Amino acid sequence: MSITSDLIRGHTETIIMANLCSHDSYGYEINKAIQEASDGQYELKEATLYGAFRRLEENGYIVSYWGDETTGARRRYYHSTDKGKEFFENSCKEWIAAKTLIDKLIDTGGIMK
Amino acid sequence: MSITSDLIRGHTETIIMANLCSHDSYGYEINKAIQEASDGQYELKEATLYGAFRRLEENGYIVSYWGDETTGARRRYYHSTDKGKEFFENSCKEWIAAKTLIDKLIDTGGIMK
DNA sequence: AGTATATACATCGCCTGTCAATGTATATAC
DNA sequence: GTATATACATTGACAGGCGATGTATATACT
Repeated sequence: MSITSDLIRGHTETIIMANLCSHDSYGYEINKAIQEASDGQYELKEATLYGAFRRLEENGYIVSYWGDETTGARRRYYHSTDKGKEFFENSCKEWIAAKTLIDKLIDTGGIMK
Repeated sequence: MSITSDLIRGHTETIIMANLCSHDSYGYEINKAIQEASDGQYELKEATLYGAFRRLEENGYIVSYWGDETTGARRRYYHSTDKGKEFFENSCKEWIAAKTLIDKLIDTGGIMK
């Protein structure tokens, strides 16, 4: 973990939804996917991860069900609802807008290029 | 204000420092500059702004002095120290890294292009 | 004279997301 | 029998952002 989590704050839910919009998954797997995709630069803390799941479910963006593993630890799978897909697409648009804006605001002084 | 401030959270200090690295300024002016640069999409709340100034000063990134206005409201000017300039340059690098990472993590599912 | 608006700084208390610490349980490898 | 990996979950503390509120000066309008 080398990326400051303060800078990812606010995108946690979007990152999780990006995973769930492509296929049902569960906490541990999503976190592994994030670690791999970031080449070990970033991972979600468990408290953050499960807290985000709770919020997403409360908002109707995801639904959960227990996997039917006959061996190993049990898994709680999450599935994105249509509302969740909409939320994700909207979050992506917001990210693009925020990214553009931050780039502009940071460049104000013309110091960085 | 149409941009969710949750997405800017964590960049407040960087945005302020971008202004102060190019020239000394004061709270009200910086906020106006942000509003203009963002075409009215974003502005800092005063409590956020002055809270950030306090932290930046506590960390030695900026120093402050009262302006010598003979008319109108008094202004507290802020000046970036060398440590502050370093902090800003480092923050810019972190932003670039975070931006790249978020783009990658959000693209995981290959849903957005 | 009174009111509204713009400029300008500042603080208090609340809310929310993150995290360290801790706990539970199953399975495999040494 | 002990360490490691898989897997889920909660609790309490902390930090940043924000609504509300307060102070003060100057200008414009009525």
